[in-house]
Amino acid sequence: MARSNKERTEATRLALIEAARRLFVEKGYAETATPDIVAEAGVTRGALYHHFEDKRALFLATLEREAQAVAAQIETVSTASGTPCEALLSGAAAYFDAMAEPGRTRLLLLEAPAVLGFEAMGAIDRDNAEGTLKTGLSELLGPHVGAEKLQALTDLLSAAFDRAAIAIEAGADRKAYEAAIADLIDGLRA
Amino acid sequence: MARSNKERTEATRLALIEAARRLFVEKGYAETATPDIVAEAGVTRGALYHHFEDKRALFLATLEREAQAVAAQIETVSTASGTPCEALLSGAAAYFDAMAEPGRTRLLLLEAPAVLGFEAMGAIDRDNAEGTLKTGLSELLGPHVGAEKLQALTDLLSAAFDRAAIAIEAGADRKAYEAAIADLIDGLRA
DNA sequence: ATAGAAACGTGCAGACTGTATGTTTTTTCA
DNA sequence: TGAAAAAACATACAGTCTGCACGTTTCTAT
Repeated sequence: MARSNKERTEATRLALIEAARRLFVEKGYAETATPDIVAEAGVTRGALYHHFEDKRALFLATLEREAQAVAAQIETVSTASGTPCEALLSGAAAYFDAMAEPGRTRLLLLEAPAVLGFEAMGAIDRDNAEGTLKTGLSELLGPHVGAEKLQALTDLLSAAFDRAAIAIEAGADRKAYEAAIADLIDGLRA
Repeated sequence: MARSNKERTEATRLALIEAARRLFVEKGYAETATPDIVAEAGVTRGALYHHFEDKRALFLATLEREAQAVAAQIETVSTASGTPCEALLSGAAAYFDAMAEPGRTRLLLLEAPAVLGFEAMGAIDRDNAEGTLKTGLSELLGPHVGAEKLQALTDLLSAAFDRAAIAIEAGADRKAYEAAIADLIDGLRA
């Protein structure tokens, strides 16, 4: 059928990543075996180990794809208008919308830290949502907050967002968690 | 040497749990093999699988031990005097002290969620620190907050505590994170 | 058209998990 | 006290997985 090498590579990598995502979401990273992944993707283990250094590298690729999807989904809604407080709350809502995609909390918040470690997760956070959260907080707090405290508050609020996404995924009332987030943010603007 | 069965069991279980803790902290759950654990403990795999159903059960036992140690260490300092705000802050400080024990953040906050899942972690949290945090928050906020919002705020602050412990472990300035926590809590008492 | 590179396939070595089965030590009870 | 039963522990094995080495096919460049 004469596909170019670039097309072949792209198709194979995509099939592997999508198959891996399904299985990682369903069974977790540790319980997912590479024979299962390649069967689901319709390729062989040889192809997997040609395109990825090891199973962890395939997981990292699926994670990056997932994180990019979250960032893209958030940016489409992020008009960032209104008061700093409103901007932060609408950003939180956009984050919860994005994290409602099935499997996302498990991949990004449960499996990824254990597989990739704290540092790699911190790097992923910094590349994605943490920047906008930090600037939003900076506008809320004004210019007279130290960089160190701003970083700490950003980190803590980011953790709160993540935990809220987990709770919502687990069936908790989203409104209650959004209200709690609102209370936290509102309290900071003193 | 004539040890009773109870003594034998206790000694073997303890040796396994302590050896497992060392290796889980050093290499993580997935990268730690049962042959390594039993070698470190000075027993055989037969003993391990006699006392624990599988590797996961051994990890769960080490986790419970670790969580109990944290709870015990916190309770020794928890005089819980002063204003609700002060009580919460001293509780946070006690938590950070307890989490300063080497390996604790990795075991409780990195490995455990992936190995045991969100539900099991929520149960462990509820059995340990979440109760005192919830009552402390309840006193801070007064009696006219709904149970659902109180639960959400507790959950979010608990996540913030955890993230702060991780940041401190990674080398961040503890004072900055304690100040950020103080800001969050202080903002809630409006 | 052909050489070389890239993509892909197959088989293998080493390691690990969990279990089944055997052995030793302790406990029970007659 | 002396077996019998139970508990603790040891060993051997089957099944599976990972990563790599080495083939084979497909594409690319000249």
